[in-house]
Amino acid sequence: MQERILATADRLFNGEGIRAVGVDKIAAEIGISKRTLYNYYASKEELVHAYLSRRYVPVRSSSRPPLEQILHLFDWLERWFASDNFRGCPFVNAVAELGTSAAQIACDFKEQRRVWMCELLTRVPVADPEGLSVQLAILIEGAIASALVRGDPKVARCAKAAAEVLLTAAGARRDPESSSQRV
Amino acid sequence: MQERILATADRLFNGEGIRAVGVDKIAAEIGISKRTLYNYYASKEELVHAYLSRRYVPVRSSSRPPLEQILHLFDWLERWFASDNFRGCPFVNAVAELGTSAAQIACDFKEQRRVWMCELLTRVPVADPEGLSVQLAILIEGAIASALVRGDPKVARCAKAAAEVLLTAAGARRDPESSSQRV
DNA sequence: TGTTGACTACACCGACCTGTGTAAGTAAAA
DNA sequence: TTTTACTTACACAGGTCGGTGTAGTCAACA
Repeated sequence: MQERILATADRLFNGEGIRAVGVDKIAAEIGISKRTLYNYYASKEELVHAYLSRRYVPVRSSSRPPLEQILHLFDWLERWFASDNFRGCPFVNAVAELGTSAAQIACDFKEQRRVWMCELLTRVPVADPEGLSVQLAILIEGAIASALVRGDPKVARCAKAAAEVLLTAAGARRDPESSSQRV
Repeated sequence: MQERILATADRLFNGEGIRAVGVDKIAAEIGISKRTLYNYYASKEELVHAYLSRRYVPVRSSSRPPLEQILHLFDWLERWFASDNFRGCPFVNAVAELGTSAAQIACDFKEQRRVWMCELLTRVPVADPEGLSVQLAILIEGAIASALVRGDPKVARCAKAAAEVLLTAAGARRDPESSSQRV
């Protein structure tokens, strides 16, 4: 039941905005009384926090080459942009709607993804993995925002092309076939 | 008076969010009655539209070299990020708060800035000015979002460095001193 | 049978929202 | 002086919001 509430809140918050969705609407959508909802979440603020924490999913590392993993992220972005429930980055939207109170969890999430990329970059290897990871993170963030204001998922491809240029300039060699570096 | 209302609305909308600021607060901030405010703007929606239109300022083209103009934009971004009234891109925030109804004017604004860069790029010149202008726009957008979630204005410098790499890779030559190409 | 826990319906609170209606005040123009 | 335009204070309508209180229903379990 708690999961049903959170799943519905996730869908509505992400689809229409946090401030635009009231607790009555969430409860009505599931078909439960508002009283039941408040038995599982003491306040809307708590529900919002659970919603953002749920979106905070750790990035998975596969066994594929680091470069491929990073570039594959942009393909995943394009599919996300093309999906009908894409409405921009939930964390950035939360900061825009709720102010700096939501900035902490948003920052944590972004930083975690950047560190994931940075670790991959050290295994490529490239010059200055730290700086490059920040640049790639900026590209990802910009692709999300641009895909939102335009309706065009293809900006992910432009961002991917830019990422390839940055990686090449940093000395990354595609598919060196010497992937004997066990991970 | 109309300007005073709009200026105050601009400050509050940008500083606290559109949905978070009521017309009462705007009127009280100026010291006028709510009735007076409604004499100049028939509805809050009209005031919001005026607020976004006001933010829609055409980019200025100077007589300086095209490359310098583009790179200078990132310096301007860093100063903006460091200012105390920075709260992300007002257009992206409006889309996040009001949904796709605000997407049109946001898209117009972003596209206008991209076209401005694209025209500058054709005068550099570079290969594929269209594609590169989209990539630079993504960098700008990403820098804004990243500076918002982190509190760090220095991401503008990382974005600028990335832009320099992209420009160099596209064949742009810094300060060719052969700026005889009159515009 | 009785008890317990979860759920429901529903009214209600206080606060805030956008927007209007009204009567009175004020100052400049006619 | 009279008219006209603008402003004020203030109440209020109609709605939504987050959140609570209460009484009752239902099923599982002892």
